[in-house]
Amino acid sequence: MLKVYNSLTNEKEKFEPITPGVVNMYVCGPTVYNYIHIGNARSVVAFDTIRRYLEYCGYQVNYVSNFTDVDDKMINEAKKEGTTVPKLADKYINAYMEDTKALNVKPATVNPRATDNIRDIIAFVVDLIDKGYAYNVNGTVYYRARKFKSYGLLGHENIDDLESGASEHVSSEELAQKEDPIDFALWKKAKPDEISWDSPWGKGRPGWHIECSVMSTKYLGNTFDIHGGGIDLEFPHHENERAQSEAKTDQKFVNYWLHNGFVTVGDDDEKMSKSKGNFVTVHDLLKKDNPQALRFLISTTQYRRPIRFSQQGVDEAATNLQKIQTAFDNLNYRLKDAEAYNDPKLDQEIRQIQADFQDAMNDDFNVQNGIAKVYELAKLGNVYAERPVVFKESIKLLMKRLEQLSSIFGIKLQSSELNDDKVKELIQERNNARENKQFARSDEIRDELKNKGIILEDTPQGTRFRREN
RNA sequence: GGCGGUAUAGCCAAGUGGUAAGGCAGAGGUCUGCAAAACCUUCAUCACCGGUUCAAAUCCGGUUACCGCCUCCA
Repeated sequence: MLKVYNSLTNEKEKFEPITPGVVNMYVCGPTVYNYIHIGNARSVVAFDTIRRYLEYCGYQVNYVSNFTDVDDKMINEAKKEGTTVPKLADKYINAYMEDTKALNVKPATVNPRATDNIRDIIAFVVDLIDKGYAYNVNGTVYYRARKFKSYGLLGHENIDDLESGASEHVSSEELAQKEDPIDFALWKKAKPDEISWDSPWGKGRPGWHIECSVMSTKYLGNTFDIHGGGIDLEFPHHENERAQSEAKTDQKFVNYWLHNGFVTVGDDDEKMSKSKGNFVTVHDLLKKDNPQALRFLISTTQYRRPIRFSQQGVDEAATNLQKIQTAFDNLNYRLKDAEAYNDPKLDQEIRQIQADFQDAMNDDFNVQNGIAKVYELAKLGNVYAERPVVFKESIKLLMKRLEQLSSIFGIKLQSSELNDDKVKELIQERNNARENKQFARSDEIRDELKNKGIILEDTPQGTRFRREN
């Protein structure tokens, strides 16, 4: 039985989707004014991993993740880069697609863009005004937060504390317009020369939170199962989405709120963020680090825990990943001399490990305990691959499980066997030399191949070779 | 100031009452012509103080440190 930690209640709850067998989930995507950094990637990968586990469990997952492609930051950055907002958006959406593909993130079912949904956004705001939840002041429309009775519930704050906080940060100009400092903009009046759309309130553009309310309910229905995003979005972004959506539909917006923890930097675990300037973009990281290692590092950390980002961490992830891949290779090598049939005792051990794996993952996606089971499977495989007599069907089962469980973490295991006649000839020559105890020659051949990135390993069944990663 | 989180070996990290999973690094060993890969063995009393209990990393009270949200942020 799967349990997930719901940020709304701060408790682990039994997961039951609205429609049996189907999970509708929405994950907040980026504002596309820059390359994504490793902290943004963490969120994407964490929810991709959750999605993959849900699919492993047999659910059909409808996965919606947006692009916020118009707001103040977009406008400023477009100005800075001397381009237009739509062109800026295209540039960074393409970069996002490339970066997340490298991290083996499955494509979303839909990636809606805010600017493709302006009509729906306007209609949504009109509804909120009609219901008395919003008001227009000189072309800017605000949401009347206090009217939404449970405002503050998701952020676990009481409304008066929020108010005292808000009044310190809101500009005097805004304060004069708003009925209440905690009210937030649904629609912003455009300044001259800013990108804008026609609306009942004049030329303007959507506020920050409204696009997510509109697009999530549009694609997933008024009530859907999972809403995800970084913990920093819990308040105000998700609270505002909740307020807007439930005010409009009179229905519960989301059943399970899932929030991922931060990527931190340095000895004092400071949050990585664009505003602090302490970030590393995925775009840059991919130039030097193995994408699979980055993926592995992120997906084997439980989504709510912080990740302290360091080169040492990436290197260690690469080592651990290699360990799993090597076990897969070692098994693969024995397929050629394996006898038919299977080993019932081994099959039973494999089944037990898989059951333990599921128990771990069912506890709010406890990937740390989950990956420990994958290591156990790898060890089982390594021990088995050294037996004098092995059975083909059991080896295949072990390989299949390794592949399947690794794929939940976004890791592709594949045979690194080479089919190179030149290499095979050299190996034959080396083995002849070894038989004649001409070790100088045999070591020379091994070194030669190593320089070409090919590793030789002698086993009782023959010489195993693979490409160095 | 309000609210929330974290503190376990050199590093990452599991573990919510019964005497510390797993991984990396390190040490020793087996295998090997030598390697490599693999396997085996070895490596902590859980920030601090006090309390409850036959028994606490785990519960209660307090202290300290760091992080986050409350304003853009995954």
